[in-house]
Amino acid sequence: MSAEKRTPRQELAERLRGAREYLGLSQDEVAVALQLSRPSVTLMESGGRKIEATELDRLARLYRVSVEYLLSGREPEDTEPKQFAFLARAVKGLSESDVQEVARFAEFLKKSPK
Amino acid sequence: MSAEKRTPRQELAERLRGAREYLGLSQDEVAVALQLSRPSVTLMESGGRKIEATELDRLARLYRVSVEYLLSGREPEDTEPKQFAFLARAVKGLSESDVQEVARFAEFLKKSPK
DNA sequence: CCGTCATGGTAAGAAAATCGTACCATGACG
DNA sequence: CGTCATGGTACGATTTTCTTACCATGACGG
Repeated sequence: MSAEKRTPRQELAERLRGAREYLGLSQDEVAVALQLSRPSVTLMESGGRKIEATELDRLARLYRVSVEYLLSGREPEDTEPKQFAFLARAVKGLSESDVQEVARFAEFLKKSPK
Repeated sequence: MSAEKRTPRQELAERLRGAREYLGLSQDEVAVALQLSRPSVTLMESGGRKIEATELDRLARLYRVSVEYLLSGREPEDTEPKQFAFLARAVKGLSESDVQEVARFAEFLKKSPK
């Protein structure tokens, strides 16, 4: 069957390559942006070279993805509802019971006919 | 004045030390957990050694913080209040205007006397 | 005070990883 | 075909990390 067990480093490498190709960047452009040699970028995307924490951070910014995504493959549930950030600010500082009340209000809206 | 300009690596190192000490773990325990030598942990927490991406991931799990926090010092607005996940589910599927209404309701609660 | 243990800092040679500079393969395009 | 862009790879030089020590400090009990 399929399902080779790739190491975390290999999975990270694949996501790095995918993110770069999605943006249409060349390995050379990434190398210049991060001040690396191009072969280093090649190796990063094939799992043949370690990736330092600060490099990972800069790559995530360059590719406009989260570090969490590059490491785990999952976005941290943040990009989906964009306006949710606004709601998060709105409930910031509220007590736990108040947040629950806000949630109940949301449920109420969901159940009520439009 | 104060405000020494620390490098990103140094800031990461300080947060790693802080997170470990907050949990009351010894450098040796961390070294065993990540299968590293103890001097390596010492160097990681003093900025004297690079930290690989996968190591950063494992450290974040061990310390129960997000990778984003270790890198930037800020939580990605997601892990902080745990009940946000519940609120996110509650507003999922609501129309944009309804989410705004929920947010206004939250603001109302914030402004109203307890 | 003394001994001991836990913890963390550091040094030096050995080992490993990365870098720089090549050279090569492929594909698009004229 | 010639050329250009892109990406893969090899290998010696360089840099970094690891291993194994040894040392300093502080807590604690005798």
